[in-house]
Amino acid sequence: MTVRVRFAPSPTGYLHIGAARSALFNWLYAQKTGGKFLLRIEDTDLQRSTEESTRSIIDGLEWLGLTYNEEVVFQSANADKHRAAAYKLVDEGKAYRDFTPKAERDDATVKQGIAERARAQSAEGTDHRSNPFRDLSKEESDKRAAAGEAFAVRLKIPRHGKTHFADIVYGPQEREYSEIEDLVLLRSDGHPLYNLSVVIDDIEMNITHVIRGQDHLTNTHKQVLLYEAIGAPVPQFAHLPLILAPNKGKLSKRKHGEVVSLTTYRDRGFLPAAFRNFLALLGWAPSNGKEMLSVDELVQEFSLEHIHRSPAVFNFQENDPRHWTDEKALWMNAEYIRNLAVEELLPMVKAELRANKLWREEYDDDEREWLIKALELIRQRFFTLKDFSGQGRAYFSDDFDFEEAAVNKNLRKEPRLKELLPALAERFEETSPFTAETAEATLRKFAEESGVKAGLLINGSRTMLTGQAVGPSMFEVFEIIGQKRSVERLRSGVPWFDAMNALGDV
RNA sequence: GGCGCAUUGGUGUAGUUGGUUAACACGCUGCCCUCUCAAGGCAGAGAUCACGGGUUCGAGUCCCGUAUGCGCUACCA
Repeated sequence: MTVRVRFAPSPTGYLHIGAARSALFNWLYAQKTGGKFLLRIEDTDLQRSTEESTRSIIDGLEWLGLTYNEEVVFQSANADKHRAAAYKLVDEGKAYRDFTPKAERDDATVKQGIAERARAQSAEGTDHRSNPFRDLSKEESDKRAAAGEAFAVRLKIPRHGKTHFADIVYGPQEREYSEIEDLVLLRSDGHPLYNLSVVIDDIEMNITHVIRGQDHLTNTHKQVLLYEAIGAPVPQFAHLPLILAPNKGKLSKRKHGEVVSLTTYRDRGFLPAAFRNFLALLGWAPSNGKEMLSVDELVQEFSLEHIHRSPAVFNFQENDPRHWTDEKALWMNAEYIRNLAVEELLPMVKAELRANKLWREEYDDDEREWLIKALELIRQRFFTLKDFSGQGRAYFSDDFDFEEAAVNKNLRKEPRLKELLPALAERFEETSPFTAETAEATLRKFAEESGVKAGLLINGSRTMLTGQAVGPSMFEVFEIIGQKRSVERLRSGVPWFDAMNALGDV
């Protein structure tokens, strides 16, 4: 039997990185086993589901390269089937109509309400399955329904016994029936509820393996009971450890903001391959211990058995722009930027430069060779794609900013540079050919003649040419920026004025 | 409240049948390289394997208990 897995998010917000990890694991398993990976949007909660959210999920999967093999299934479209299944269970006596009027619940205090109700019940010694309508005769039930009385449909959980299933990750699981309430399948307004919908859809889609977050582990027993009531084969389950915030609490949008959204990583310059690699290592590790893994290696090494059970902490520091997300994720992205074949990096850099109006059509033909050399040079110390348009701006445009600290450190500290650098420009103008080697020779000779250290001119030049205090080997930079632009920038007075003004020192 | 799951350095993980000084990666510190910053190389700090019992010649690995965290317990998903 071929493996069929699904990713089934509810479109009630952007794509959460925990959900993205679930999608990844499902996808990896499908690739590994030669099975199918399907996408089902669980939009039964019409109040909270949005089209924008569905868009974000689809975009996110596409960005990560997790292509699904069949048409997207929208759960809301199957509501009739869900209802039919519930009514069938009523007919068969496996479910019953509950005519108890619906109790209004306040979303904000449900958890508390649940605990209170449980406490009260245990104090009174009442079984939470003691529903007065559970054993209503069929005739009576039919009569009241026919009379138009509203009812919810609940699954009848047997009085004695327990459910079992073997979770691939968490091992054998069992739960006493007495721990499970007769769950509502259909609301009194006829709206099918989560547990019913998932099971019916999974049956319909012939899902063989349900791979999802650990938060569903306990509820799985209810679903197993439903499969059994319906008489459908129970799929295999593999629950994934949760991803927690640094304080070991739940990772949520409300508390942690955009750091938990997958699209944030796309928008802040992550390479899909890097983020995918990082995500794969949350709750799973290949047996050989290797961490930098291509998609092919990921697929080859992946196994549900190696997923572990303890939750993973996603480490980031709020309010610290330098550590806005997990440092290892950042490091991994830098590794990819450094080591990817330039041809693969190029399209992503192109998009980034384009978005910042730094792209020139010549980069696609005449200047392609130059561009590749420039990228090779600057990518060595970049962390995200954003750096190509940020720190790297001076390589692509004459309109770049000077960092005040750099100007202070490399220019302003030594007033003679104001004359020395334009003089160096004179020498560069006469240097032919103009390469890293000849630029170095020229600069060193000039330094000697002027009686200053080469480092002074080098660092000064770096700031004049790039606006920064740090960067690649300066002679390489001269060659990449080119003779004409190097000379112009060395002669420019812009940074001097800016720094003076900024310091109020005029 | 009940039930369930988890617990190896700051973080991610290895340690799958109990057996030398608990391994790797990120991060951190120092040194080398050097025109700066990275990268790279070298060295180093950091874990009495949550705690307490037990089984055993021997336990991170098995058993029991405790604590903590998380999840579920809804006519939410």
